[in-house]
Amino acid sequence: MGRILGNSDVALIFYRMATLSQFLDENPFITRAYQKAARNIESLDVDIKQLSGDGKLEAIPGVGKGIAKKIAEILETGTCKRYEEMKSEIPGDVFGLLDIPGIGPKTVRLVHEQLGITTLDELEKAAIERKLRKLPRMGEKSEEKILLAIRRSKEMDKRTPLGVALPVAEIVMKYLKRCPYASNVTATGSLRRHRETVGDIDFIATSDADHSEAVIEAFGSMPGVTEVIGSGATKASVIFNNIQIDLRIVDRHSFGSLLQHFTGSKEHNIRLREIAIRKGLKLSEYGITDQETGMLTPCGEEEEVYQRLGLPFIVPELREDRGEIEAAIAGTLPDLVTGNDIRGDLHVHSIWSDGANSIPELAEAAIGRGYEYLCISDHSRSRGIAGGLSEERLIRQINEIDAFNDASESSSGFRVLAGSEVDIRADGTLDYPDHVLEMLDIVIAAVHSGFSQDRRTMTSRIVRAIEDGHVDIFAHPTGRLLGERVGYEIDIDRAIEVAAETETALEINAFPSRLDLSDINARKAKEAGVMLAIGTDAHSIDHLGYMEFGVHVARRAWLEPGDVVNAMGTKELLRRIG
DNA sequence: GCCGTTTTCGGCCCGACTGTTTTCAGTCG
Repeated sequence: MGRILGNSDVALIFYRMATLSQFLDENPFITRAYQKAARNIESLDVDIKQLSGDGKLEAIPGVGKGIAKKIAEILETGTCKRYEEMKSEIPGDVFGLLDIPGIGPKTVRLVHEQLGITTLDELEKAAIERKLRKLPRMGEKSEEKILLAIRRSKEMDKRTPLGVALPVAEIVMKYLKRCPYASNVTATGSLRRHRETVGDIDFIATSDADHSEAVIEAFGSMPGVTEVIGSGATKASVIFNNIQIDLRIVDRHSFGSLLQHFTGSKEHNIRLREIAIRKGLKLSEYGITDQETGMLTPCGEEEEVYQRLGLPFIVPELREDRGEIEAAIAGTLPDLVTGNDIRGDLHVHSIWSDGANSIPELAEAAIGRGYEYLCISDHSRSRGIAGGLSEERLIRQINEIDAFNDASESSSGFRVLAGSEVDIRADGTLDYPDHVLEMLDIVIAAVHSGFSQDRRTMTSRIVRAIEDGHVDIFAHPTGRLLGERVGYEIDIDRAIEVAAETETALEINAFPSRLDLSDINARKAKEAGVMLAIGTDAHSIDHLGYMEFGVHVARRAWLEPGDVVNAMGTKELLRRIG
């Protein structure tokens, strides 16, 4: 590894050791111990390097003497002896094979031992040649299933961006709601938690026992379904629009339990079940069972699940086992920002550059959304391709905005703010001279060129721009596009540090293909004392609705209204960053 | 391998579906 080890690098080694221990047929609880340790290391809110020495590592839940020793070894050498031993026992790309849904560690181990298979291509070839069906506990169907799984994974993208999945979910939702025997149709899973990407879309519904199969049947024959992966009495999985959709049916008395169960995350639920066990209870998707009496009490409402475990309700966005359980126990859950707290949009393009609507049209739409302000932030002069504004045109635009505000001020408190999305040039200088920047209400700085710069160059370029003193908001800080590009090389921790020092806000760009900063980075920013600005990067009136995506990222980042720049009123906003 | 207001030993989250099986292993969520 050519760079400094972070928590996720250490966690990855334990995840892989967990996988390898399954191949080696170790006690399954050893596997689980590695997984648990990996999860907890991953969600640690301090750098694990700071915990090395005098027993502090063992304070991490799931980390005892053995794992603590391995962590120390990994931090020292980049790996540990046991991991290397395990790897040497199974050669080839076993991790690649395991990425195929439907193929698990036991199957990979079997084909490796019996047929010497170590790669996906070899496995596909063996299946085509009908060699797999001869293996123990395998047959014709298993072989077909494996072939299908390999083909499907080659066709399908790994995870679907939320912005793509939501409209698909809407279509399925409408269809299911028309089924006569289905009630309480609800999307759950990572979609309900508003993760930035989803692996599949999970629906639940209630139905009486006599008709659940009719609902399952209707689901499988929904128009647009290209494949039925599985179908039983109470659950089914299909492929629709190239996305896997799952449906699960229960009796309405268990609806709350089912909703809680399928909303996840898996890690969150494991923690809840551990709490249940300590209280002599057993938690499942059907309800809560008293272990002593064996009596099952179903939860009709989701809130009841938390209530009976002695916890306050935890909203779906927080259910990632990133400290929300501890906060719930301590009574310190955040009072999260909501869409109602948002007083304006801070990143909007008009027809002056590459947007589709005029400033009055955008203003009207913003007023319609109940906003108090809207910051017009067209591209700066270097963005020729996106209609970037020359100094002269920017000044004319500022004048138009002033005139618009003067004309409308008497009728409403609404105000258009004069901003600009100013390019940070390759050398870290800004795209307009100081006297022009000083005319603007809000300066948003962003990188749109020179993406291939190395980490050091890019980071110092950005630090120079932020330290310039004119920048109010640093937009889409990592430059990623979900499912398209990972973003430029940047030391985001350093950028957060400098933003904190200079009181510069970092953006949560709400455009669905960006969501940048991500939830994790936005939370880091908050913890460093940095404020976040949620901007839609709208290029048309319709895009103003993307604010919802940004708010959900903010909620996943544990942000409260006080952490969000555009939860402030106009005066406070301009005093603080204008 | 971890962990303890039942325990330093004997537990470790829970259940559905599938396929290959005459009672269960593997996988998934």
